[in-house]
Amino acid sequence: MIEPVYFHVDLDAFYAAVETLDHPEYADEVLVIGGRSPRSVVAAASYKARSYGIHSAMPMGQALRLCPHLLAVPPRMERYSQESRRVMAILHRFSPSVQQISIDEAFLDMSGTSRLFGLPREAGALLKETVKAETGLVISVGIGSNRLIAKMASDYDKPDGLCRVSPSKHLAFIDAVGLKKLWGVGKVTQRAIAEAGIKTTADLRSWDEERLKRRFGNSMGHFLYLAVRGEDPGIFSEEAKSRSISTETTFADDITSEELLHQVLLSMSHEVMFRALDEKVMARTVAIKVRYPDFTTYTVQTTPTTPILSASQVYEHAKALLAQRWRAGMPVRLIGVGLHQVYDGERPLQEELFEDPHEKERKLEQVVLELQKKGTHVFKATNLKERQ
DNA sequence: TCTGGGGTCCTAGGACCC
DNA sequence: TCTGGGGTCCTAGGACCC
Repeated sequence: MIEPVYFHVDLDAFYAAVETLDHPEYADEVLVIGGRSPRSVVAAASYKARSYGIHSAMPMGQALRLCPHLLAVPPRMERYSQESRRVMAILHRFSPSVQQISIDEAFLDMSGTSRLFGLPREAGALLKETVKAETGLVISVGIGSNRLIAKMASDYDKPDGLCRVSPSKHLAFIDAVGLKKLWGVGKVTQRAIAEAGIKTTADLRSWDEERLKRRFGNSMGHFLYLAVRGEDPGIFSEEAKSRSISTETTFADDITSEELLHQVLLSMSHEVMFRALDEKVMARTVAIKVRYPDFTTYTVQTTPTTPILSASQVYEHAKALLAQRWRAGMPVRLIGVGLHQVYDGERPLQEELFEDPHEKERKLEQVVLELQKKGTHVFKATNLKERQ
């Protein structure tokens, strides 16, 4: 029987690394990726920035207080995707089974590859060298007999890490990682665990599964039971399911005008619908998100009986949903539009008896999309992001 | 410290059906 | 008429991750 071997590959400070690749002069700067507006946050922090205590998701204002001379560069997602694809292509040369889980992370099933690449640790070193030589980017590699261990191993030794955890060391490794850094256990669960009198991973392990389920719920209880034993609860192994496509914007200044809100919804409806067309998928549910200045946030959704075929249809639903949660004069901090229950295919699940008028719009939008892809200038719904 | 944007998964209640 | 149980779908909110 072949022993299972998984790699988790993580690009170190990825956005910052790509920016430094393109701008070598940034190497000496305290570089963060993110906007400079008072409401923006750090999307990614270089290691130099991290030494000041700056981390991603931190408000930019706070980051600037920690390091007044930091360099904030707006993100260029297109560029990062490009580099990401190059790295992923390299990973595919090392394993027939590559599972990309974000722009800068992937799992490789390396089981039974020792004749090609050597022992896991040697293969990991070779992979690191190859990526570095061909792209200039540095990766951390975690190696384990399941995805959970591999994932936590790459995090354990970072940056430029190479960490293998052998099956006999699972428990010791989990104990070394500790409760605070257990994957899938965030602030809220952290607190709940502390309130249960559990202080260490060893404490947690002393609870049987039933007790964990009663205390933390079925799903979380099951998760904790396996994770603390170094067993993979299976959260990384699912294949594509029902998906969603969404976009949202926090305004630099709160918006009160209905006309402006509608224009933004229109623009966003086009954006999500075009992404759906581009990916050749369709959605059954339209949702909007509204956040008020006090940060209270509402989501409203609708699943119409007729299929959602065009951006103008998304917009009509979005407008109606907004009316459920917004009254004239209320200032809005953030607004968003999402498509949910997304499924593959370019035609509705049930064929309509008669041609849907929206079918025509959809075809028109498809043509517009093609033109845009070719770089032709066409009308695009007003983009009001960050502006009033 | 006044808190982005894009996702996935889980929970809980209600509607509706058998 | 004071009342079961299971299954599925929808909605809203929230935890968590990068």
